[in-house]
Amino acid sequence: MNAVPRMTPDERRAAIVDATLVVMVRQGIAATTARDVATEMGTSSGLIHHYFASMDDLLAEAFDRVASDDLARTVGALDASDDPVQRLAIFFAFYIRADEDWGMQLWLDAWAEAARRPALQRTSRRLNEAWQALVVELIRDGVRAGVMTCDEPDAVAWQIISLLDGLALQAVAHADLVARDDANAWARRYAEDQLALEPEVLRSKATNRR
Amino acid sequence: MNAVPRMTPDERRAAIVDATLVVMVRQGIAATTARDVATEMGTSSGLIHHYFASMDDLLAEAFDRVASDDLARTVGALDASDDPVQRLAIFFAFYIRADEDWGMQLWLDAWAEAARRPALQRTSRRLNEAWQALVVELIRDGVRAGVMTCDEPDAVAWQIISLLDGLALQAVAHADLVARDDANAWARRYAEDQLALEPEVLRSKATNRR
DNA sequence: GGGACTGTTGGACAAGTGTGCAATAGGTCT
DNA sequence: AGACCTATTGCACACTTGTCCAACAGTCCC
Repeated sequence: MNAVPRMTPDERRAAIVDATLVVMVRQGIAATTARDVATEMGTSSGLIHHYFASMDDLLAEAFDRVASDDLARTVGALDASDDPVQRLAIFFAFYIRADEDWGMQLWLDAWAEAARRPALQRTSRRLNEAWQALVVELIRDGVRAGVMTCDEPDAVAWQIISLLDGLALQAVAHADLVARDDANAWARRYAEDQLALEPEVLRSKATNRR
Repeated sequence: MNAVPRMTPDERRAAIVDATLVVMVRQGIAATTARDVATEMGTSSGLIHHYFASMDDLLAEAFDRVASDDLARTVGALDASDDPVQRLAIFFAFYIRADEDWGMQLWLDAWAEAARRPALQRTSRRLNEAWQALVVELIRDGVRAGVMTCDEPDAVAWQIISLLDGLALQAVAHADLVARDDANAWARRYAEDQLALEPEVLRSKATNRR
């Protein structure tokens, strides 16, 4: 009845994932339904299942997209510098973003849902590993350049990521029980300690533009 | 029809909370329904709402109970020693427990659900604060006794808690992406660093009995 | 004993869920 | 032009959810 634009399969798949993201951010991963996604997109709900075998798959793919984009954006920003220390500073500037509470909330949802949704677990696991691998790489570069000291890049990377996640978690789930600025400062200081950097160098090198 | 034991209101409330915990551990907080709780308890579902105004209240109270018990058990175990350093070691031995994956999974659920369930958010916030306050107290005792050094007990306590949570999160949500033993060792080493303790003292003082 | 209180039942209710499918309509190819 | 493909619709299906409520039954008091 209504004139609804017909899309190519690729476009439609992307449109569905886009709409799913909007709903996921608004209602949370667990409360995202096929009908909500269809309404958001302005189409019928049957269309969703024409492209995705199950809700699990759709949710995993949508989360994959948003988290992968985040990672890619961070990696892209790192290109702005060749100095290993500054690159690490850029990483910190991108990890906890005050304007992206919903990003951390999605991660909370994903971690909790992982136990019950296999597809989502694989995705969040893979992306967490990728973030940690990125930090490992940053550390190795610094060590190779002689501006950082670290015997166990792998372990230290997990500690940096986990400290950031643990602190951000309190800021998001409990509405600033921990202040975002404190969380950032503490995590940076921890990295400076562990990598034998000068105090505050990660703060001063953060350009913090956006 | 069946002979179902009639309980006093207090007993019944406790029985409902007990059954809710069993279901919550098995299915997750978000997927816990009134009917499941009733079936678990062997009664009708109407009974649940005779005692709890809403599912939100019930879930919050059940989570409150399990998390409060955990905290109380840890506080109880701390009584075993007067030595501040050993008391801190006992704290670490109780925080990440290999045999209690479900405990951390409940915390994951709670943090994620907090955004959508006000009662649950209040509870998890209060308990997170209590855990942090416990660590603050342990640090203050150690500083007062002259066996620890710390300028900002409040900040360091949040960092210890968050590092533990962030690492445990990976171990639970992603099936040992981070090994539990590593998580424990790293968090202990971090505390030893921050509090100017001797390396490995927190490990050697952990009696680890149960 | 009889009455009153209330813990408990079992199902009604409307709203919501994921999934599947025949029918329709827009676009492309020959 | 007609034939064909398939993106899209709109709804049916069976099931689950939280909430509510009239009726039933165990227990205690008078």
